[in-house]
Amino acid sequence: MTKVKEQSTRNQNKGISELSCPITYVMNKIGGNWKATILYYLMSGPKRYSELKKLIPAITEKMLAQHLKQLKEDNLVFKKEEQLKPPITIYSLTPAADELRPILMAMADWAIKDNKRVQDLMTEPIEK
Amino acid sequence: MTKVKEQSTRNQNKGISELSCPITYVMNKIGGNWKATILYYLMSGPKRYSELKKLIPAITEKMLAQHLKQLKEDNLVFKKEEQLKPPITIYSLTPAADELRPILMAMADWAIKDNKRVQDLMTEPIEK
DNA sequence: CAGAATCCTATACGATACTG
DNA sequence: CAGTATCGTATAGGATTCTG
Repeated sequence: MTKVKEQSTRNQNKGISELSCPITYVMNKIGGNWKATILYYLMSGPKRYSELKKLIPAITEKMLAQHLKQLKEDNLVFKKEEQLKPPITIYSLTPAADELRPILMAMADWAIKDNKRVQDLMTEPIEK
Repeated sequence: MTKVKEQSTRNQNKGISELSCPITYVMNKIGGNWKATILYYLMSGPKRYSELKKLIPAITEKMLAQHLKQLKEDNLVFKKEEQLKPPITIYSLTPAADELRPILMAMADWAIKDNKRVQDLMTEPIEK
């Protein structure tokens, strides 16, 4: 659960840019390799920890737990725990995250389109 | 201009997720602290290298140059060089990046809204 | 099941100096 | 002006083990 040196130049820059640039603000919240992905999968409905793990096989336990915690702190996911044996934990989107829904959808659409565009470029006939 | 070890688990995971998850695909293209920001500033029109540097004071030369290069390789920016003394370089958005415009705008809007929401939470009266 | 703790590596990023 | 090169540090992320 690595700690962060708040005084590092890197973090200072993050802070400064976040104040002056809304895009940076968003990136600080859903950037990284996993946070947006987690939210994306939660968009189809609340999920258990283990379900998320199954949906995103490439993620490690550490990253999943860590990012879920951060998303919770940023008011983007709710966490509901049933203290059973074995325990059950359900994660779901907050209203704030729900407003990201059209954005993430649009990003997904763009990805499909862009990927097709790249494929087309790569399979272009060599000869004129 | 640090090289990347293509075989690292981290990179493998990036690749795997990119294939199965459109969001990861987008994040690999505009993620990180600076790429989306650069695109955002280019949305208001073509800019010179030095103009971008001025618009994003917190970015270092290295990051700006490096990310511009990657954005170019990803077909998100055009680079037009005038071989003068001193040289002039103009960066502008490609059609692919232009399709990201509504998405980045929506992200910016969300940022403003979310930031306000967070501020409100923090200034909530302590007493019931 | 849902995670926390520990340890480790790769990479992202910053600072600075240099160049056509 | 528009970069590149080199070096150093901090963080992101992975592997593994442990626990209520």
